Amino acid sequence: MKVKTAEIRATAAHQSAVSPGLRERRRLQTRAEITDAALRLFAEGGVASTTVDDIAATAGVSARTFFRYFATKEEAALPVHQDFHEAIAAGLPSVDPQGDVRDEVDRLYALTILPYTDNGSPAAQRMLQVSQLIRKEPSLRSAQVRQTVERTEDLLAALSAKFGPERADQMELRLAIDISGAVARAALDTWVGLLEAGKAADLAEIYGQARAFAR
Amino acid sequence: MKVKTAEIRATAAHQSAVSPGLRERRRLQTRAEITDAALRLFAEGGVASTTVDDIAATAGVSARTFFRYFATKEEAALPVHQDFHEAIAAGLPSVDPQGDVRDEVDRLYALTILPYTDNGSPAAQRMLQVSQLIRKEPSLRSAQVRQTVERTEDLLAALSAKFGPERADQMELRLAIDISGAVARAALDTWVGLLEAGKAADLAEIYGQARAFAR
DNA sequence: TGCCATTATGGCAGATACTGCCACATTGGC
DNA sequence: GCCAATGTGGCAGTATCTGCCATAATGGCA
Repeated sequence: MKVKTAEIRATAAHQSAVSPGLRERRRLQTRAEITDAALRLFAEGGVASTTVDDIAATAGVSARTFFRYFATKEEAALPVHQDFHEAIAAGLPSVDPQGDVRDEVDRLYALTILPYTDNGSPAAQRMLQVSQLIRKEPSLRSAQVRQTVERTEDLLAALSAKFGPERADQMELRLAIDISGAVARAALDTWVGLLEAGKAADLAEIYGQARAFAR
Repeated sequence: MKVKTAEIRATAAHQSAVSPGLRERRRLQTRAEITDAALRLFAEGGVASTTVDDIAATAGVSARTFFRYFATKEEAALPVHQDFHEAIAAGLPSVDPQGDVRDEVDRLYALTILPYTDNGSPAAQRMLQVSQLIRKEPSLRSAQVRQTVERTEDLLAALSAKFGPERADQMELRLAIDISGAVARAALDTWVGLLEAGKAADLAEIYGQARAFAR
């Protein structure tokens, strides 16, 4: 079994450009409430001993509804990373089809990370909170990587189309994506580690170091 | 829940250097039979519609016994990759603590891949078979990456100790490991893709290209 | 304003995944 | 040939995840 994603995507796709609408807004709110509940419970008692029923009850919905929003309990904690991947997709038009594959992918990721480098912003705060959890919970790290793997396929297809059939060496493209992803993850992880140790840490600077090292 | 690995590792650890012994041999054989069954059933009907009960029955063991060998049904198909990680660990002594971090990790992986570059060898055959499955089955790809993530922690610790506290920049070490892993995966994937398309393909050459690109 | 198609939710049944515990059999050293 | 260690099966129980149906809320349209 485990078809999952099919059921989930189906809903929010239609009226994206249109005004949010009450329904969509409530949906987003419910989703956010589930995530809040999941993050809180995970932080309190750990992922393993938190059940989907717990999360659903805390968020005020049924377990059945929970699974209409997230395929697994781990995913419920990771919408920030999902947002990140969506931001990457949104940045696709800025990719130069004539440019160097590796450079363009690298630039795409660097641009997308920008909003998270402002330590005070809500996005950065959320990312920090989730990344802290991920550091302590191997199951969350796995879930995050799993999500990344799935999104990579889409991104690969999109970029492949963008660069055109003859320029699109599948291996190089996949490698460029994987490396940029690894760089982002390593920088994030290091950033969180330093902050947890009470040291000052600038994500932009750390990310720059990671990028340089991967060259 | 999901402690898993604890129960599994516990057994085979003791008399590793000693003569195999009947028990150990039978254990390995049972393990191999489960893997054979899993690979066959996955290839025939896909991962999703194959249950653990199916695999266990085909292998001639109970479901309870299956879980004493593998934590999930996906893992049952991936012992080749587990072997690969063990080979990496076995190659650790050849790492030069004075050398460049990135170069040493790169060399370690390159050395470990060597046995798989002989298209005719059993190891290469097995790797090919499994990699074909992984290409078609996202769940297996996820499981493989998940395995990699878990092993990365051990490898990181070992290499960190090797290079010493002051030279061991955690971020650079993690990045070097992730990149080498990504290179290996991309090369393998490309290799299988070419072979499936009926074209001749030399893993050693492809791997060389991937390594060069990642530089 | 009121009607209706769409959509969100809950509940329930059921399949599957996974673990703890106990009983039994086999092995291999002494 | 005895005994401790080890491997296996079965069973109960919990947790995950999906399909299906009933019901309620929404929002466009007459």
